[in-house]
Amino acid sequence: MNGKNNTKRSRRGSGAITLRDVAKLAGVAPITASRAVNTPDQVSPEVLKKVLDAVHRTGYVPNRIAGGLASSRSRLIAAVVPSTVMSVFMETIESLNGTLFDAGYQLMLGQSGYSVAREELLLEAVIGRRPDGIFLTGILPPGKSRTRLLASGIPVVETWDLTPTPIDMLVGFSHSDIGRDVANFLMAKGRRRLALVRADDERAGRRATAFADAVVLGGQRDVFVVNVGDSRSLRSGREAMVRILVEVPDVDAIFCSSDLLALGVMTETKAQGVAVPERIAIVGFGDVPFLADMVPALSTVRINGADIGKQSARFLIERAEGRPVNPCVIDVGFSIVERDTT
Amino acid sequence: MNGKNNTKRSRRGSGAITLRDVAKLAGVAPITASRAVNTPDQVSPEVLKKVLDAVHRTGYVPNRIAGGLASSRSRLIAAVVPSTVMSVFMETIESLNGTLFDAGYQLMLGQSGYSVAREELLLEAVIGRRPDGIFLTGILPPGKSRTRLLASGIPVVETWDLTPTPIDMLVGFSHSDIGRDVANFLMAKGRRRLALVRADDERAGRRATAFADAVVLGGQRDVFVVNVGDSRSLRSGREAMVRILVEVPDVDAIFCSSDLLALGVMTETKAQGVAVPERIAIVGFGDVPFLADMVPALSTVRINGADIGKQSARFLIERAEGRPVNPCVIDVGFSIVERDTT
DNA sequence: TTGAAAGCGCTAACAA
DNA sequence: TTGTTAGCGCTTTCAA
Repeated sequence: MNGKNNTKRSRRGSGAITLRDVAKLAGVAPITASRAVNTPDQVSPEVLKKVLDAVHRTGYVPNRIAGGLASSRSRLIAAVVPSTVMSVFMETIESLNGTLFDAGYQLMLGQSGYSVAREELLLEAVIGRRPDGIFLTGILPPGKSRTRLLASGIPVVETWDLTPTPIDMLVGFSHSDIGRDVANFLMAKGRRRLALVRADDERAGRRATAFADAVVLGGQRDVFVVNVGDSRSLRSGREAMVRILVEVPDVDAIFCSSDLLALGVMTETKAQGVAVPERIAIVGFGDVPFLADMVPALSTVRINGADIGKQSARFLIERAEGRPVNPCVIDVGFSIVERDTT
Repeated sequence: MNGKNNTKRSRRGSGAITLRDVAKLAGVAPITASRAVNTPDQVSPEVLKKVLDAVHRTGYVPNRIAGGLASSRSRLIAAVVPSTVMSVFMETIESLNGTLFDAGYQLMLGQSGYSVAREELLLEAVIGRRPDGIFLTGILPPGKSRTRLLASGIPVVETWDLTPTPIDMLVGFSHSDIGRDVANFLMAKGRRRLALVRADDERAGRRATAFADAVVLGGQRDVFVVNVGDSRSLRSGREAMVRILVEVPDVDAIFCSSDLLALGVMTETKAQGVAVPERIAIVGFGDVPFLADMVPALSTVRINGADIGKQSARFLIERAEGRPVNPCVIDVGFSIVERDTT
């Protein structure tokens, strides 16, 4: 008589419409309602109509959390990026997310902030969500996180790099090939005194090493290197250029570890009246969309980031649906885009 | 004798270590293990030690999906942005994500792609995941999505704009105030023939209208407007500037709806040898980080995007923890940053 | 084609 | 402080 229920205990739940409500309204069993919603062709036309009707009348939205728990398939993919602001990786994330969404998956985004400690915490949190797959920017070095990830059994795709020992799947390109090719490209253009401006991350380091090696191999003097640390800003590029101009006045080519740094280098050359490309050639990395339309247009290394996202999504989806992926390594390559600055 | 189990039915589950396994190993009840993991001070030191030990030995990672289902709290926040590549919103997303993560929440990211149809699909998918809160860039106009969102009862924060009729919470600023203030700012500098370059979105439209109104009110001639449509690229800015220079040769100030467009406008002035700011003043919108260090440095409208993210996170977390939020509207304002181009 | 029963892995409610 | 019981909302398994 109190308007409540007659059971002893009560849990509140979320209070939202559930499949049971829909089923009751349609006069069928919950499981039948479930089939009508998820696999309509397993159900008779009349029942289908009744259920869909009830769905509309109630405004029912399936609870994917519950569904995920029951089926051990969360339809959630986690992606880890170092940063999201002005980052080369966002083109990849955008196409990854788009492809996943069209296949019925959602993306969880985590920022590792270029810090190992944070990345560890993040991966722990990510694994706790039991995603159907994990997208990593870069290669995860041996360590606690790698072990945990391996133990979790969750499909993983590492990206934007190559390694003979991936955790699982891999979509990337060779950073040392880039360093070497850019050095040779510059030397073929007659450049003899090369410098390099780089951020303090491991991949940029590998490009730098290969660049330096190729230059020595090409019979030129040692590469002058400026490491700008964690600051990837245009300002760092300017500051680096100030140093270079002072310490290596005869420099005639500069390879930067990002387009933004290259833009900074260019800005400083302009400010100091140094002719580009006549006196100094500049090459960036990443091919930020708007560079092509600037004056002078920056020569750079182009990575097809959208393709990395799409291929990764494809890999992850295949695995989530239980299909094998073979081969599970893709080298998407890169290209040197020659524009005004070389 | 067959090494399997002796029950009739069997579900496989995910095969991972569960709280039951940990509890069994520690010799306590599952709920006690749960308390040891989640609320350690509700448990005696000895039990705590035993359980934590078992956790380490097994490598147990709690299944937050199951936990979320049981407690009706997913600890998931969904964010919807139009785009992620070169977008002004990413600073907001980054700080939102960071703040949420530190409080134990994860971020789900969805791209609406400036399309209503896609946004509707996206919101449906988002609601199905039962997030504890939803972050929206912009105001959701009346329609199916708004109704559904309202009906879902999920806390929502709309951002980057102001409205008298928010769905729920609101963290933003006034776009018409910006348009008006920039116009007055330019006129106060003696500019008399104003033009405007804008992308085809509703917020830019409101800035444009207020800008034009203020110019007329200031006794100047009508504003010449170039709408670049959906193309927010630097190239569009250049093309717009070509048109302006032809059609309004006496133009002396231009307000752009994004920094990237402004950069395009600047590029074209440079290409054509037009003096900035002597002959033409340029104002952008968004304050992309690297603009300050370019030459000439672009004057622009600065929005504290990181603050929007932080405040939104705070709102969402408060609501998720069941606390009331009052007031639930914040105007974060904006500022006109004067640099070399005005 | 439809349904009953049993759980996915966890936590809220209640009791001791 | 610890445990028992009963679910959260859905899907799998098995049977009809």
